[in-house]
Amino acid sequence: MTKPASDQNHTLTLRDVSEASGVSEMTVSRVLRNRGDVSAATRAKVLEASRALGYVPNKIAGALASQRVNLVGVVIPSLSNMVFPEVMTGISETLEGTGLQPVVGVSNYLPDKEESVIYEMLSWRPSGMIIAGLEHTPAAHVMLARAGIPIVEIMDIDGDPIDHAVGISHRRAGRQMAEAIVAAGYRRIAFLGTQMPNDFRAKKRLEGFEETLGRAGLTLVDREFYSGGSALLKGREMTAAVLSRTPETDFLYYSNDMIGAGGLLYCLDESLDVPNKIGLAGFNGVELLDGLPCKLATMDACRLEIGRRAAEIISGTPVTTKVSEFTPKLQFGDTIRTR
Amino acid sequence: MTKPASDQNHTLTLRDVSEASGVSEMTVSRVLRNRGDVSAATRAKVLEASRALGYVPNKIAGALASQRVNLVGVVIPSLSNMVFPEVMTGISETLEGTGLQPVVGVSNYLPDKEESVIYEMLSWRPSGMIIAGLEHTPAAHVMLARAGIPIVEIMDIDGDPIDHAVGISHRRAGRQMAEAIVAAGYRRIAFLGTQMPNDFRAKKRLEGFEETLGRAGLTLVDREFYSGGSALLKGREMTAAVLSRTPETDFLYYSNDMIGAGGLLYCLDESLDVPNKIGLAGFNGVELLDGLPCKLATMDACRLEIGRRAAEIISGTPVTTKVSEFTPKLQFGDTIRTR
DNA sequence: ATCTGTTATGATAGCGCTAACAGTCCCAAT
DNA sequence: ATTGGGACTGTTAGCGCTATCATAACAGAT
Repeated sequence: MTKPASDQNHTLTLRDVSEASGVSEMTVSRVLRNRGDVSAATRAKVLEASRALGYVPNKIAGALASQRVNLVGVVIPSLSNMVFPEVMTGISETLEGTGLQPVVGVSNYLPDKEESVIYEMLSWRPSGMIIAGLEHTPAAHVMLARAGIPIVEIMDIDGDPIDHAVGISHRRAGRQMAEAIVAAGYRRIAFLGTQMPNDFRAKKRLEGFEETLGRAGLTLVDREFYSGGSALLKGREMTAAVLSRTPETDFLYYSNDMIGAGGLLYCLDESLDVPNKIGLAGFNGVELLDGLPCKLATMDACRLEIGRRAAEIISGTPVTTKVSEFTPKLQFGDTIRTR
Repeated sequence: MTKPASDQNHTLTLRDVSEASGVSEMTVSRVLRNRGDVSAATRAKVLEASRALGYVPNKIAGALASQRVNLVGVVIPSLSNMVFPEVMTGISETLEGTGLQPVVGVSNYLPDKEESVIYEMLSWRPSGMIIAGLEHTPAAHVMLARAGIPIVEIMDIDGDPIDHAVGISHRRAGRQMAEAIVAAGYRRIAFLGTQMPNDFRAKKRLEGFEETLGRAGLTLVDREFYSGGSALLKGREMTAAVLSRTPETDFLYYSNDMIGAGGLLYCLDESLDVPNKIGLAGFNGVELLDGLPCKLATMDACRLEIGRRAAEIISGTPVTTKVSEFTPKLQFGDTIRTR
């Protein structure tokens, strides 16, 4: 009723196109994939028929027959902070033109969820997998190791990669930030971060941070965690909490830029003397925040580069080392005093 | 000769599990899918063998045989603004437990890219498609209409849906905001937005906005567009530009909250009298910004609800109408004067 | 005229799974 | 004893493609 004569409501197959154009299915297949020799006349005939019918090839059948799937699984913990979209941009950018297509799965920082996402993805037999982090359930680890495809674990390099790792050393990043803070003369340092037992990278940064503090004979004077809600707002609240509980604090180290920005706005509202009486630093280098009245000290996590490199490895660029380390740059901004 | 007992590097199939557990492939398949009657003893045997081998089913073959694919294609223009991740959250949330799995594709606001993403997705024969917007290339339109699966176009309802539409009326949203602004007594209104010829929703909002202005005998006193870069920063710059070019401006209407927030920060820096001498409004209701010193007037785009409803439709919740409209709530915040 | 070699097309046999049906076994009900 | 039916397991035949080999047609080289 909706459609004119020729089309049944059945979904089209190669056979339909082959009948419509008077050649074998094989030839149609060759035309549509641009593979093998087909005369110009035949090619034109087939393309026209295919277009006229509105044929969409069935990749499921194609993949099964050819044992080739042009998909790359990408497993990340979240889409709602600013960091992973940028990694995705790097991946997409690089995959563009290789014929490979990224497919995103989100684990919400839950190892079991990650395992099931990985399982689900592997069951589609992708050509490669890109996964955030080096920590996975044992089952996930085994599946990945057995999959027989390139695996790239991204963001972090502090640990043993299954196949390849591309990222930065978060422990080192934490140490480096601590060194800068201590060198700037701050002594009563507090940490404010997410309450996420499974954010291993934030944890490693804090470890590195405390390690360096320890070597300088310092310990954190306070710490505060949150979960959920608007990061900017939480940053304000946490900062208020820390400063009222531990008024002598002279530096606030945040586990990410969003809460750091919230804290910064709070400090400015309260007319605190930033960065002289109190300093702040975050992590990530989110460009998003560039318009703030005052620039938060942070460390770039090399997200774009990580995405690019991971995609390169998946798409077959030869690599000599299992681990590709990027070096985050510390940006002092306006919230660490320089003396 | 070909394979010793267990470990070649070949990828496992049902046959391997079937041999390892001494039952037919069919029985293994039944166990792994939890379908049909299998004795507890057999089930245990099979599960153990499967686990021991590290078997991951091949969904490609499964899908081809069963003509069922548990995938839902989701096509959105971008991941890097705050709006689509929230829609995704609504979708994932609702799909959870239905056995359906979202697969995301990004079109970058490019119609041709959108078409190719749609084509790519349809070739995997998903159970449904969710697509942002009502505007597509003719080819994409035909493919979707022919696909024989539920199609839900989201975000916008000002137009003709292929199958279902779930969203808000952006034209109406624009009108409503204009009414509020005019009612508050602002008269010299400027628009600041993205330079995106293909952001049809932003365009519709502006149309509705100008329409209402027109009815009140007003026209925009200035307009400014941008593309790329940090939205917050751009908001500042554009606002500075407008206010220096058209100093009599008494209201700034932004096409999104991020640039609006940038503008707001600029006004506060300049100690302008917000909302009395100058008012501001954005669009989207991004929770992200909750921590700002002053609350920007905005309109919630019902992102979460849209995602949920779209997923419900895909997963088979009966619907009576082709179009599900949500009503965005205008939040006055602190940047529109109430008199 | 015969033998290559090249280009264009078709026929056949699966890829790894599941739908649909066909048993088989066992026990309760006749 | 016979029957019927439920519980369980196996057999067969594809799903819609593509790899591979076979075939056909014909150019030029021998």
